[in-house]
Amino acid sequence: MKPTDSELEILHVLWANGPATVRQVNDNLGQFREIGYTTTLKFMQLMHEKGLLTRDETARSHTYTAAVNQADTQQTLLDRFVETAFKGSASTLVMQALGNHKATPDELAEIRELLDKLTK
Amino acid sequence: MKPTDSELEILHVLWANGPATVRQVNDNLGQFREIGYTTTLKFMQLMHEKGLLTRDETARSHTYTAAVNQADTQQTLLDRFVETAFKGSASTLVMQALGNHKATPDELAEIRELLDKLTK
DNA sequence: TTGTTTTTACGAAAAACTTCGTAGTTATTT
DNA sequence: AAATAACTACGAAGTTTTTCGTAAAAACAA
Repeated sequence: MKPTDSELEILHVLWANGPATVRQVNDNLGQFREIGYTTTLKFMQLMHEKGLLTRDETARSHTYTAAVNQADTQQTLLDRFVETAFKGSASTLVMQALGNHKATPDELAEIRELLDKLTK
Repeated sequence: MKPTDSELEILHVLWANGPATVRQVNDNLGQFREIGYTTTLKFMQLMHEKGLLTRDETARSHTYTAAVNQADTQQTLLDRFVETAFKGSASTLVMQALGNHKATPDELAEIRELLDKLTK
């Protein structure tokens, strides 16, 4: 279960908005970048074959649903990324992420809370 | 400046050990996985062309050096990754990373320190 | 009912990435 | 000196990922 970048784009749309047709997903993606309808269609068909999406074919325009959980998927990707980009050092990654991506005070507080839990 | 996974493998060797020949890098990689000498050679030649590595050709066996900084490169990769996998939410990534990759108490303390600095 | 739009399925080209074989050259060993 | 080993350069094949065009079927509009 290692979705490619394009597959992730689509998963994000479905995770955020729930089940959708190819048309809906394509319209959504189209807001951010140039992408042909059949390109989106093909991706979603492939993702269906791979088991990344399920689909309801009762209507002529099929409705697709994410078949993989967002948190789990992100965790898998993160594991791989920590390995390839940070040689397994998660704490280095965390510090880089904290250092250069501004988080809101709320988020920082939440992270601190988690940190407390881990430390105790 | 977007090294591929294979290129990253090589950069990690050079970052960790300093300048090296193809033979040295290949021996290093060979410890972890099956990889032909000319495969490593080709990668390093391509990376040289791309400007990822510099090389000293005075000796017959060329010595290659990483031409890109480790922290900068990781930051770039991280930015891209936060975008594609976490839709820009660095704090979600940080929490997932903290949650599932055990960090040592020392590392957690270091992270807390950084957090303090960011919060003040 | 005839033409237009919408949608799926299929195939395949294009691009990016990985991997290695071969040829030629230079060094080393016997 | 001849054989062997080490290296570079080059080309190309194999994979994976991205992107569409076209055809056929179904729905809709005139």
